[in-house]
Amino acid sequence: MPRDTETAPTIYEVARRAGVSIATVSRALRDTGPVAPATRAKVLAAVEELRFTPSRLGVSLAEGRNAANGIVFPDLSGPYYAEVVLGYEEVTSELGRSVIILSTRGQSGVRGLVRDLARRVDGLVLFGQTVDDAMVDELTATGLPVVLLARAPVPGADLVASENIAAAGALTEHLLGHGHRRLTMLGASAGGDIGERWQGVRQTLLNNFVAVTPPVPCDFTVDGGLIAAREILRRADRPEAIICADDQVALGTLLAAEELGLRVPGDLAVTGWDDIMAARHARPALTTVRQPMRELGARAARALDELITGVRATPRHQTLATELIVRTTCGEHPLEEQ
Amino acid sequence: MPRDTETAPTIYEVARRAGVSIATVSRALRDTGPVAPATRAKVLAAVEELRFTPSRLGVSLAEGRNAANGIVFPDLSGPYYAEVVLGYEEVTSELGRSVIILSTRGQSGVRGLVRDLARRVDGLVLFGQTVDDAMVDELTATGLPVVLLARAPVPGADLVASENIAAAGALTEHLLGHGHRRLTMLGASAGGDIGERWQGVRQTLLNNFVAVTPPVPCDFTVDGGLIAAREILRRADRPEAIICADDQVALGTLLAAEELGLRVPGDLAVTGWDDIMAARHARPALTTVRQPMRELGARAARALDELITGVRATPRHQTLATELIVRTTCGEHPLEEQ
DNA sequence: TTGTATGCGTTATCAG
DNA sequence: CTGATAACGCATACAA
Repeated sequence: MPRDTETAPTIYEVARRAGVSIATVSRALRDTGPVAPATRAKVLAAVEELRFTPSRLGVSLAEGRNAANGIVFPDLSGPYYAEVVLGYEEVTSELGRSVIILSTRGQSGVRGLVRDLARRVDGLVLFGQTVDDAMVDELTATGLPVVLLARAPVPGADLVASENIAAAGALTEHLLGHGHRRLTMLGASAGGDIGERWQGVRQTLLNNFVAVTPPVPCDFTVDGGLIAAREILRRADRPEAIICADDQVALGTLLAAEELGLRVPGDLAVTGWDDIMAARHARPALTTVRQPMRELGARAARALDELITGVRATPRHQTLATELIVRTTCGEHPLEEQ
Repeated sequence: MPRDTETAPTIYEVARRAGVSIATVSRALRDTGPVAPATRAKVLAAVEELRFTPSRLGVSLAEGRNAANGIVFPDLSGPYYAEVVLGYEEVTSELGRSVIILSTRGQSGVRGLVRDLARRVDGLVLFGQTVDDAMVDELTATGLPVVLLARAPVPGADLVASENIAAAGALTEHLLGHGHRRLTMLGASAGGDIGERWQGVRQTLLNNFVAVTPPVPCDFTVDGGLIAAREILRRADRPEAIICADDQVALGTLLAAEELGLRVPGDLAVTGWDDIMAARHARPALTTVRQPMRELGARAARALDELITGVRATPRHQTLATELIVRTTCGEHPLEEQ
């Protein structure tokens, strides 16, 4: 006896079993037209017995849409990206669409991977520096709705980002207020978020007639921060404050200071960016700038949906507010001890 | 003049433009049969001019597969889940398949969502307590390859999990070695990972003739740990050591101890589980058990691929080793100061 | 209220 | 080496 071929039942089998046509089955299942109560009952019974579920492929092919959105990000590691993806998934899922993720951790064949992804979704979120402008153009030229997330803008695509320049300015002012004068930024990047943060820092230093030294590059990881900070802090003219490009770099810097016997904030002030979980639990707790990470993902999801459904046709830029979280790595706060 | 209908070119248009049949186009593109060099050149030229990319829907329909795998997890928040998903995405992507994620944060319609997901993938990873056994049975009964991740086993499905019982025993022994006798576990759950951890703790206490008190339940978050620990630590007979179900709970416990002026590890020992980033950076640094989170995801991905490709047909269980990470919240280590 | 027939975009088989 | 053509599974005008 031949084994059950394990093939999922099709709408045809349901129709035959219920003694109706496939059109009626479809109507009964989707409430998309009149169906006599008795007929509907027969159909539902057949569906039940056969454990029928419509083939996604068939549905998509007929509907002309994938009912899925994509998101491509540089690397899921690190709490920052994960949180954003979470916010994105939550909203997209609510809107009745699946989410397909693609992580391009410095791979080579990114273009191909993104092209593939583009063909299985109705819209795409491009997060950070994952694909270059030319590729973005190629995608938008297709007519595919695209929203950029925390990335340099490209004409024809939506953009969701969080505010960097003003926040970096506020952060710098705060450090200056503590009396620090030799400030160094750790972590450098020409464009994007990091570039904007530097811009804010730099302008504020200039405005206050404080010496500006170029930001020092490093990997945006704990180890990257540790290694670079070790180097910087060993110098005779080590800075009084290190403004780190993100929290992970700041955590590494804290480790380096500890290694070298430097007290924070006594001997050295340190600040981060993002407010990841570890920032709160580090001791001293990290002064940082909180980004609304989930909200970033959620906004991107909603913006994309607007583009897909056609509620809106013209690209829009959104900037989300950030918040300075003053903890203890930036200096003593005698009055308002928290 | 009517707007360009923005419709992606099909294989038919390529064929017409190249002056050949669609079969030839397909063969030329996929190297799936003989094509004269001259013909191939014509086809490729047409493809280039039209910027043709095969429709994923069409390909999948014809191939009879989705070239996508799914993963459903309880909540992307928290570093633990995110890391696992990362490992999963990395391997799955390497294997040439897309990954579709679904987060079931205590939603109601999970069954429907999972059913939907099941129809767009070739295989599914079920992570943690996201779907009940009945649903797992339903899925496997379909013939869909399923691998369970960090979850109670179900006949007919693969299982990838990390070792809990022995590690919990080792952790407990370590605490006993520090002289602690009044131990309490914070965070309770009947089955799954947490249940196994309690099992290991309990057995070790019994073996050492140390009093056993039931684990106290709490939310598996920082706040959950904070609130529950506050309660426990205010009691007259507060424990000497709190074994937390995971790192987030432990971080909350650390916060509670700080609030109450308790020194760790002087007045209280605390341990976590997972070794998330914040565990290393907390001060005192958290003694914990490291789970190979990325590896968990990677293994699940590979196991699923075996099932899908048919390399292996019978279910298999894999248990990954964990590692006790001794830092400073468990007690003084006079000799080997790290 | 129901059924028929067509289209959706490929792949692959089988003749030429 | 190339071309017709049959699936694949569904939704939906249109007819009845």
